Amino acid sequence: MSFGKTLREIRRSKDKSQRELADLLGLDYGYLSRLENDKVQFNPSRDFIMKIVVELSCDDDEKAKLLMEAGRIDVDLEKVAQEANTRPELNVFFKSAVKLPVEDIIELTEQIQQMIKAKEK
Amino acid sequence: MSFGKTLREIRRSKDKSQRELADLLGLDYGYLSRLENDKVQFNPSRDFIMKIVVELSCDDDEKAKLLMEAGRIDVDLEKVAQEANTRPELNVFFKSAVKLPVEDIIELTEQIQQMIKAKEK
DNA sequence: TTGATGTTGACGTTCAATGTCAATTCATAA
DNA sequence: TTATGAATTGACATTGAACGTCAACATCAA
Repeated sequence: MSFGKTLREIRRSKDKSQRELADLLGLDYGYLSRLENDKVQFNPSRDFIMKIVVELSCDDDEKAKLLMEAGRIDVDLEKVAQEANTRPELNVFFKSAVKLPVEDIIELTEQIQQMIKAKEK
Repeated sequence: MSFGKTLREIRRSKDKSQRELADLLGLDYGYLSRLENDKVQFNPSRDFIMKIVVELSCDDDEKAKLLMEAGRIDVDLEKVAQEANTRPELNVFFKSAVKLPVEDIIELTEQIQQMIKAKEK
């Protein structure tokens, strides 16, 4: 896949023409066409993608795909990463965690939720 | 603190003048002065900071401080964040984990190390 | 009082990202 | 077969963040 193909797929699934989407975004449809055909040298920014996400009412999965294909990071995740920047232990923690498979992560998440709950008292 | 003050502190601790550092970086010292006095509208990029880190032989702590003050993210952490972009379970996991205090994170990290070790067999 | 260091005004440049317009082509339904 | 809506493409232009320069001036310690 690519950003362009992903965008096109999503746009079509919402039954919108390039012109319609361009109108919603307030820009020329020529640019959209280029994006969809990956004729633009650099992938759009996070902000640009978020505008699309809003205008097309994308769900979390579609949003994630677009961000991923463009190599951009969600604002929330960027904040998390920035926090890890200042907390060495978090830094190490994250780097280890990425290596684990889905099941393990889910298990650990539950564990964390409980830890948090326990503290609330 | 601010990026400028942090940079100045680190530079001075390495006994370098602005001119010396500017030479190492291959740029004009005027720019460095501006940076140190936070007279530059936008904080330097990660790449720029990494050049400083190299030229001043900064340790991990100094590097983290500079990146943090500039609101930039370490390359490794960015990769981790990007991976989380594509793995919803990781996304949730990270967002939960940030809430935990140091001790808990350290404990969990040990747990993860063991999980990884166990799989190596 | 000179030499090293730092500050500042006033610019200039680069590059990623965003955007435009008009000519053309493509798809398809009347 | 042709009109119409949709998409593609060449050939630009614009914006904004980041990076950078030069020279004049200021500060200060030896």
